[in-house]
Amino acid sequence: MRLSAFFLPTLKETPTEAQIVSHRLMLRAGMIRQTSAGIYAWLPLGLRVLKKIEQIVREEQNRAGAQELLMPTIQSADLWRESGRYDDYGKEMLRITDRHDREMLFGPTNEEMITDIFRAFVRSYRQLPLNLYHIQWKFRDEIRPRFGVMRGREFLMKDAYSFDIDPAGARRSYQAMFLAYLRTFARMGLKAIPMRADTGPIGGDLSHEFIILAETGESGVFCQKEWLDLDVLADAPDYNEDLQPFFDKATGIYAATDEKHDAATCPIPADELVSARGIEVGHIFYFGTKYSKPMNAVVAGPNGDPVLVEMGSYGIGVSRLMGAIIEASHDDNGIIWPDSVAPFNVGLINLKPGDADSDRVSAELYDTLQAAGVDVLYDDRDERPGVKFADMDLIGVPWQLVVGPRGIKNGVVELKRRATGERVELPADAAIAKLTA
RNA sequence: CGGGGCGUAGCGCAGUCUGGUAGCGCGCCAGUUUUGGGUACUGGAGGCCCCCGGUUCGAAUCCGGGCGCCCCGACCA
Repeated sequence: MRLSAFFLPTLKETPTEAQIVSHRLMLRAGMIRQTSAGIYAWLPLGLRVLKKIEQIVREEQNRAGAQELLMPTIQSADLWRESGRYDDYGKEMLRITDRHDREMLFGPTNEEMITDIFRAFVRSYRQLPLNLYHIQWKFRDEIRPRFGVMRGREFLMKDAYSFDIDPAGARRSYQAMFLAYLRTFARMGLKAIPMRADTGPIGGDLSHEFIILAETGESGVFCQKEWLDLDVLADAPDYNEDLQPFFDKATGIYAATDEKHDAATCPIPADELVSARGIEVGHIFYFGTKYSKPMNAVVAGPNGDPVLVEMGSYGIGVSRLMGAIIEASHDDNGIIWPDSVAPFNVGLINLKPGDADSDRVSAELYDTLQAAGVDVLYDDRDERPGVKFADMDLIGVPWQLVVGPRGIKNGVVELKRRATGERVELPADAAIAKLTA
């Protein structure tokens, strides 16, 4: 992509409404535009990152055996009356009436709808286990939306729903998602700590929140110091192995949100405990027959008798993750994207457009890298070098490749790593080799 | 939902108290200059001063009502 043609409305000044760094940087980097309280339009740069995050989530869900489908954003109130949640959910649910005065709602979650789909088609325990997920926009009419996409009213969520014939199977499904979540967040360069959590309105008896430690986090959390530099995935099992030992080990290291934590009964001595703030990026639940029972989701068991299915649900805040990643990875100059979610792999800076050599070398690098499958943002604008460096730092592209007359004269270009600031001068061929390795 | 605050050019703001030509910085456009970390100069474009009503010769400014947004607290991916 040539920057001269890319819609990238960066801001020099920070809009006053943005209080936390991820919100400020997303606005300044031209990634989002607020359209109402807690509702955002995703501009091209922001959408690129959102898609990258979404794709990692998708790959790890698929790897864990879940299958993607897509349910609508608008649901019928009748389904929610079946589960009893239409009245329970309260004002957070956006209720809508259509032209025939039918009661509809913009879905805040999809347990009812997926259960309805399940019961319509699944008849036998032999079709289980089953895990279905989608990545879809949700709406929760938050009392006070804030922090940009971290607490929006409309947000993109991956929600998965597992169906099993018995509690043992359901626990295995839960453990598979538990592992998938750890893998997912690790791929984004995040350390997410699973913490015992309240089940809230979703209900159930087993639940973990996955929390990124960050000063601006909304949740108070406590965890054993061991978590801080632990690579929990170091000996992670395959999905076809018994997941119980891994699960036991990971959940054996103490971590709890302040709702669950009680200093009086905490088994960990105070000097081994870390008190911190965190951002919740995922939440998983095992809730048994909470929905299958009122909605009569049954299958034939091995002996032919109907059995209520055991269910769990598993959510990842996809749009929130973008804010969380920025909170975890930025500096005074802007965002530092992990390679896995970066909107572009390489920012190519032509220091002197109009200079024949600079234009030629830049164009060659651009074409070669693109042909090798590297996503390049080519800054060919007629701007001062300082503007280009500042913009490229701001939007956080992992590698900057700098081409200018001075370097060309010496047969070199400059390669800069955004994360470390480390710069090396090297021949163009060597730069290409390094970036396509 | 309680408390606080804001709405004036794309962004950041001044002007409102004390009514009288709508301003500043950045950005944008044109030109000149400059060229290795947000350059300088000259010229220019851009405004339902949130909306409706009232007071007044005259309202961004005063009064009434509404809408929107932000911040702080109790709830949530």
